[in-house]
Amino acid sequence: MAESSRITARDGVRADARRNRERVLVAARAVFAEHGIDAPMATVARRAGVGVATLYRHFPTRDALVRGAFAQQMETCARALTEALAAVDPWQGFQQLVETVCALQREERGFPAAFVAAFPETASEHARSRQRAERDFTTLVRRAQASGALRADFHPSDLAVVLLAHCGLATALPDDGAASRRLVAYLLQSFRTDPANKPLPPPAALTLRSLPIATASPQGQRPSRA
Amino acid sequence: MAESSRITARDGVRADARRNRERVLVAARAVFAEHGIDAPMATVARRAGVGVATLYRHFPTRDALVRGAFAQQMETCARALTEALAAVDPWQGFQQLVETVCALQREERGFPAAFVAAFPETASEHARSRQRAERDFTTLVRRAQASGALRADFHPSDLAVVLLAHCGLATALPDDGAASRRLVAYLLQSFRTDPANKPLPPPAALTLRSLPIATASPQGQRPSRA
DNA sequence: GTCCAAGCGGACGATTGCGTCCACTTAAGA
DNA sequence: TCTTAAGTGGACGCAATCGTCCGCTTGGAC
Repeated sequence: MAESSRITARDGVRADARRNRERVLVAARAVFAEHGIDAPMATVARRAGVGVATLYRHFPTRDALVRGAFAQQMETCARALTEALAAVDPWQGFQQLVETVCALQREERGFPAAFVAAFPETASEHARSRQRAERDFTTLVRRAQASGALRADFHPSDLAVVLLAHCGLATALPDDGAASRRLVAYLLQSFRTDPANKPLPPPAALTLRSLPIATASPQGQRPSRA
Repeated sequence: MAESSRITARDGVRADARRNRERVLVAARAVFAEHGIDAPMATVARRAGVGVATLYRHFPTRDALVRGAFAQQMETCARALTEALAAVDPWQGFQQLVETVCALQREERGFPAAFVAAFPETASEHARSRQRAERDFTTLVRRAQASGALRADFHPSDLAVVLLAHCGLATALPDDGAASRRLVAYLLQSFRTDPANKPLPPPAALTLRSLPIATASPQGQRPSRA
């Protein structure tokens, strides 16, 4: 299977192409942070110092670009989940997880929207990793409940509720993060077991997998078009 | 000061104009609900069965239209606050208020965005009513805290946190409202006084007045433009 | 050094939304 | 009925963004 002769360098990609790809990603993060993930593609290209065509060659759709730009953050999320599962105290793990993801959402502007708008369900690779994430999270929840720290009526879908709500907040208020921290603290507090807790309304009938996909328009999260 | 002779009917507005205005408002609510408050003006006009010019005459800017479309909901919010202040049990009032506003946000799609994007600070009339709302709410909070039901470290600005977060959720998930109810229940729970409560991070340094305005772009809530 | 496919950039046509202008219609007072 | 200003509708000019096409440039194998 060795690469046939004449063709290119190391990984079969020309050096300048690889360089440009990286430049585009950096620019995309910056621009998305500044103007939201709906910012014109041309702006990203200009910022990266490349032509539009180059941008489109590397990332044929806005979605691909968004995904590429925030792949690292996504991985951090995945890692946080793994670590949470590995934590000795499952409640600690749970808390860590929520805080980490929310911190990411608040630090990397544009990421919240990207996170929610996320991947079309067709992207099988991502669908798979999402499924796994969901399963892992459910495990974490069950353990934390077994330990007595997480309220028994917490439902895994509540994570989606938290993330969407926090995303809305972070998007609306790209400030120093005080509001975000405040919200997270309130929520974590109400997730703890407490004899005084009154029963909750029924959980939302959604899986982590189902919602961002179905809801979000292909690019960005706001519906439009007549 | 009687209206001078020849001119028009009752309130100085021709009957057909008044009729059209109403039709536009109805259409706007429908379209905004369906496509978000960024929906093309022309779509609203078509839905209302009027020409664009007519729409623009009645509502020169998209903002004016949004404001007009949701004026009723805004008033309901204001009334809820008044009622909350009048309630015997201030905690009950507080709870009612949060639940009413959130219910509005979830029922009238498009309203959350309108609520947050709200008015440019120049609209003095609205600025004034907003100021009053803020003052009243602060009073309510103080009373509820004095009664011992609302945690002492609840800060009036936390209302903004709640509303923005809930707005994000409601916008992302225009479903049956299960998620919304769930979020509200969690939050209200964590607002109650509880000896086990751990200290919160400091409140966000924002007033009810400052945030939606400063943050929101003139139309819609998402920044853009390069 | 030579060669050429991979890579590049920008011009371009298409599409969509905005807001105005202007000629036609109509409500309603006399 | 007649008059006229208020009201109306849609065509139009303008601007922004999209994504493609095509001729030029260049990395890197030989």
